[in-house]
Amino acid sequence: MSKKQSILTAATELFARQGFNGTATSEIARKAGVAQGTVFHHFKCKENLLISICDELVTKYVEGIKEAAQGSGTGWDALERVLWFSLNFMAERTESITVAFRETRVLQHEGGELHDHFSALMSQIIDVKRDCIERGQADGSIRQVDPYKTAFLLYILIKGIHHTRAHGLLQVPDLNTEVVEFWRQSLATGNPHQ
Amino acid sequence: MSKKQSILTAATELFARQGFNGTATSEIARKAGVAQGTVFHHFKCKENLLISICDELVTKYVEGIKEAAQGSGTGWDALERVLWFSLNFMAERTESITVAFRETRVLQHEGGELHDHFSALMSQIIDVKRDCIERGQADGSIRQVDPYKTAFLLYILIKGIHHTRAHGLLQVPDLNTEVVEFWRQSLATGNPHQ
DNA sequence: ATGTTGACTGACTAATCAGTCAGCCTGGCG
DNA sequence: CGCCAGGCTGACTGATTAGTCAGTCAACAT
Repeated sequence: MSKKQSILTAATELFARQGFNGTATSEIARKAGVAQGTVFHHFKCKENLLISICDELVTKYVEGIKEAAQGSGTGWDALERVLWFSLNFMAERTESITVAFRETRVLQHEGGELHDHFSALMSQIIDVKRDCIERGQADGSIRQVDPYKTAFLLYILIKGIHHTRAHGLLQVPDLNTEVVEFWRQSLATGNPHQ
Repeated sequence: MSKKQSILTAATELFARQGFNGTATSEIARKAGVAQGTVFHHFKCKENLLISICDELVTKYVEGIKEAAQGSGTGWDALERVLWFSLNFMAERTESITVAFRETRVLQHEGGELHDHFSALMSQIIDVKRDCIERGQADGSIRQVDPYKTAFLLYILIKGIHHTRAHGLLQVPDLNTEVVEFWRQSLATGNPHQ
């Protein structure tokens, strides 16, 4: 693993546990096994380290759900694949997700450019889910609900699970199958046109 | 408003916008219109300020849903009241909720005692919702779902809405009626025993 | 009058932080 | 071999921080 990568890994873990402002760059360096200066050799400033973590995460997630949505079958089938991908992604990338969701305010004040970049990426998440719903409504596999608001609720429920787990004050049971079944009951017709 | 209260108000607003570690006590004092020392006169340390904010919030919320759950009618009626109370509470107390959800890690390392205190309060939230569901299953107004996991999903969806709003990268539409309707469709039978 | 209390003040301090910089080390090239 | 580029180092700095403390002041009691 390159030094740059071990800095990213150490930073992700520390930011997740202690927060961005609660983590000293010297601590990141120590954990990564490099000198203080090396951190600033690879990242112009501490903030850029955070941006790197968030960017990599969101980009990978958007790619993943796009791929899951593109496969064959009905709109509901596609949506179910997106759901499962999201649930698995959440389990694998807990730390980065915690960081990306918690530290957004750092990404806000950056003259708007950075905010627009991430805003556009996040909108794609909603768009992919809405497309699945509209496709499902066209092929008869999904009920006539508001596609936009439902896409939001899909995103929100996944996000809520992550936050409740990450919060640490409640022991959250496994809910993956329940979540998919909840959405199947709310959305799927069971009778697509052939 | 007492100086103590104006310190709490200022701290809540600043913690919500900049995070706990991103806010200096001198900044809180300035915003509250008091001297630096006054902050430490009323709160032994910065952390206690955070604990005060969280404690007041969670206690009020637990009281609120308990009251909402106690009223007359079917289990579903009670659950619907709890849902609406939660949605309104979330709208009114956005800042404190943002702080309480984001800064928990600060409450963790406190020798476990503090963790246990908040953990117990949070468990009550799940318990109240589960009681409504079980009451609804007894009177026939709610379907035979897993009460415990469903109570979690109820909590999680509400939490998810807050976080998505607070995240600031997506413009979230109003979803209150949609949320209640989704749960009605998933849970309510429409045919309670009389 | 004198004493006591406690909210309140703001200058102060020891510690910590992000970021800098002068220079070290290593591998490739002529 | 000498030379160079650039990844890498860690001591250093100026700024900021949480928390302290000696003391002011107004209210009230004796």
